[in-house]
Amino acid sequence: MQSPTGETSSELLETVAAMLRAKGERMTAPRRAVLTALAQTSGHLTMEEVVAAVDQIAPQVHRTSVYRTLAALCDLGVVQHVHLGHGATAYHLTGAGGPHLHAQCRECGRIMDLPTDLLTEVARRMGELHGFELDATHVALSGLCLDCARQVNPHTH
Amino acid sequence: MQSPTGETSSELLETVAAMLRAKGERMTAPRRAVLTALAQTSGHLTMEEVVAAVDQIAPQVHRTSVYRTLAALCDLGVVQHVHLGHGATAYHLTGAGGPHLHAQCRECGRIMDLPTDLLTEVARRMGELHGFELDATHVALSGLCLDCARQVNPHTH
DNA sequence: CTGGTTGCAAAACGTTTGCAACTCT
DNA sequence: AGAGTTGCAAACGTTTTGCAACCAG
Repeated sequence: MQSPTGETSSELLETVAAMLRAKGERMTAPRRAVLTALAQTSGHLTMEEVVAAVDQIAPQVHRTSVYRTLAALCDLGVVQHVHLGHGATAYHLTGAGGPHLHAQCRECGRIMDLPTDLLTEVARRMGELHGFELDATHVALSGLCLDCARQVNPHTH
Repeated sequence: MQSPTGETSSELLETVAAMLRAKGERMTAPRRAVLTALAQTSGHLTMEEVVAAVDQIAPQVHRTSVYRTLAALCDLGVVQHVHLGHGATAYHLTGAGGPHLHAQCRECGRIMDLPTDLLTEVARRMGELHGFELDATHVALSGLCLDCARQVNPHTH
């Protein structure tokens, strides 16, 4: 798996360790486990999925530490969260797969990645008209994926 | 389905009462209070704000009933919810201000309404390229409003 | 050694549910 | 009268916190 700077998983651990030390913080087993869990997938993990993945890697790591670790890594800027509908949040390594937008199907919950340029024109217009600086990656767009749209409204598809 | 757009508050209550009865359901004091609370503002109320507003109107109405009432009114289609970042949800009357998009400032939390046509082109492209049926009104876009952008990054504004 | 970090238990938080009493139709 | 609705209390699931033990630097 690639990190923002194109690193292998162990290079990622080393990079983040250095970033932590630079702030007087430490690289620990739980933090390694969370980073490894996130590096294992190119996608987006919910809290529950991170906990499950961490449990595979280092079963002794407590749920609480996953919460605290994700918060710490978000502060560091190494991890980002994306808000999905209905209160759910997904986490992913910053730069995993490059910057991209997210769209989630409100029926099946599936998340699809989209190129950022899909909203650059909209962002420009919002800046121009309303002075609003759009951060399009921070929230997942909502809608129906092809499969679910077929089921909800079979004849129109 | 009827839209309450353009009605006075008491016409709204009557319209919704009729819709409820048509489904074998009932217009009650808690439901009137929630509808009145939502009709009092042209904007979007979080759960907590609805509870507070209802408390002004009918103090004896229990928190639980506000939850159940909002769910019932959403089912009816009279009320819609919008997902904001960080797990928050806002509610508004379906017809209030006509259909519109939402954008929320991640610093001050302020919500601005935007015309739906801002995303129609994006919606068309997503449908064409990915078969994704975008529901742009269901989630608030995230970013920084002009005032907060100035504070975060004063020299660039 | 020393302070950041952990595991645990308990608290906090927002939401949902079971149920008897109540009320709209 | 009867089904839908309510208020309350208790249950729920998730996240946060206080604290003593621990371990990375």
